[in-house]
Amino acid sequence: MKKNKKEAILNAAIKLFSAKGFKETHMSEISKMTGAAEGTIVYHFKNKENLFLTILTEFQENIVAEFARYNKERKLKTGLAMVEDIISFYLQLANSMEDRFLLLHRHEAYVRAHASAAFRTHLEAIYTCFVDMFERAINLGKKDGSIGVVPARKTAIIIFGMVDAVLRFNTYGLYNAGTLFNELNLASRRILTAG
Amino acid sequence: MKKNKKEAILNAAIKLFSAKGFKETHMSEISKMTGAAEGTIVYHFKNKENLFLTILTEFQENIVAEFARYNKERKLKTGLAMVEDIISFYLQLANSMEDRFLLLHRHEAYVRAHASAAFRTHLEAIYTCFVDMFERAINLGKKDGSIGVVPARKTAIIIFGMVDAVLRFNTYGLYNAGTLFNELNLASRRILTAG
DNA sequence: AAAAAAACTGAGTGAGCGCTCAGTTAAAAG
DNA sequence: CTTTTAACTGAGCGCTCACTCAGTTTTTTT
Repeated sequence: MKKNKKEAILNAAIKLFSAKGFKETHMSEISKMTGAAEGTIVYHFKNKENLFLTILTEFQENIVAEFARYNKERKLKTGLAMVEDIISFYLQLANSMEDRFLLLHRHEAYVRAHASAAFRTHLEAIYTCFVDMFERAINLGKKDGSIGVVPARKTAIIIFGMVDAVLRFNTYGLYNAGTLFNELNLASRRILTAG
Repeated sequence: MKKNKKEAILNAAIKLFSAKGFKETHMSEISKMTGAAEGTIVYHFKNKENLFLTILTEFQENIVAEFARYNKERKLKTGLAMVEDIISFYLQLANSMEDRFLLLHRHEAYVRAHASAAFRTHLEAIYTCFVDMFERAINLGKKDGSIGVVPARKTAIIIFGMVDAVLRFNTYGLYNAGTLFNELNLASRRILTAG
């Protein structure tokens, strides 16, 4: 039994990077947490930067997979009902992948994105994925009459931002997301049905 | 002419911390940027951590002052008009204090807040300040009839989150805030007037 | 003008950290 | 069983970086 340290290193790194950030997470900590030697980390991932990129890549793939799975399963009546369902889906996803969403909310990832095209691509793919979901639901709702006259893309961005903001308040410990869930749905319904 | 390096150090540190983050900003950079020796930085601020805290303290005071100034000047007709005006005010403030808002959007500040009570107090004060503004306007609107039946505090948080999200998209280079300004106003109006 | 206080300097220090590398151990192939 | 390949190890190297400190320069006080 000497293999499989690679997986353990990845899991530990996700936890540490999301909790403490890139610079503040040290190879020695990942080593201590997994029982793998520092040399082993380098052996598998070449260097720290590449380890971080590997995690982001994996996260993006996970998100896209979850997104595809969701689209297959759920078939709701109205576009408006879909929007509300996507909000629940997003909050549940954030709950089940808590540390990765923490990573997503870390500003430093975006600073890195400015330097590295690979980072930028992954981050954009993740956000686009969610905004697309909302946009599609809004367009459907406009057809079936459950949603009024709104610019689909822009409204999708607004609603996604609103939901994501509540999530961030929650992770920052400023406001509790649970108590805002109803207001979130109410607000999106009003944005979509007025006019 | 040998004094006044303290102010220069503060200004440079704000720029660097907000652009690159705490760990990634080095004393040597602040030194090079200001022409002050590294020893001078330590002389004035004791250490790097304390320099960061000083900046956050000053930012909080600025925000509270701006808030007070705004409340004195503006006297609008309806609560609903006030909410829209506060959105503009917030976006303008973020524009004129760009680097400090960047700092506010940095996750690491919240990580630090978990360890240090001083950090936490400042961050909460800043957010509370904005949410309070919205809440007050909503309560006024409910009285004058321009705003419908909504829970004031929770709706204030939702709207503030929505506006802040657009701002963050903008600083991350994901979406342009300017093109979303109209949708932001439209969305808030709908949230507040339906029902 | 002298003395005291405050502001400032920068070479030096020591701790920390990412990564190397020569070597060991385990698994797979022949 | 032997050889080859892959996984793993950890002492050590080189470098970075926050902070020190003994001394200098400027400002303020008397």
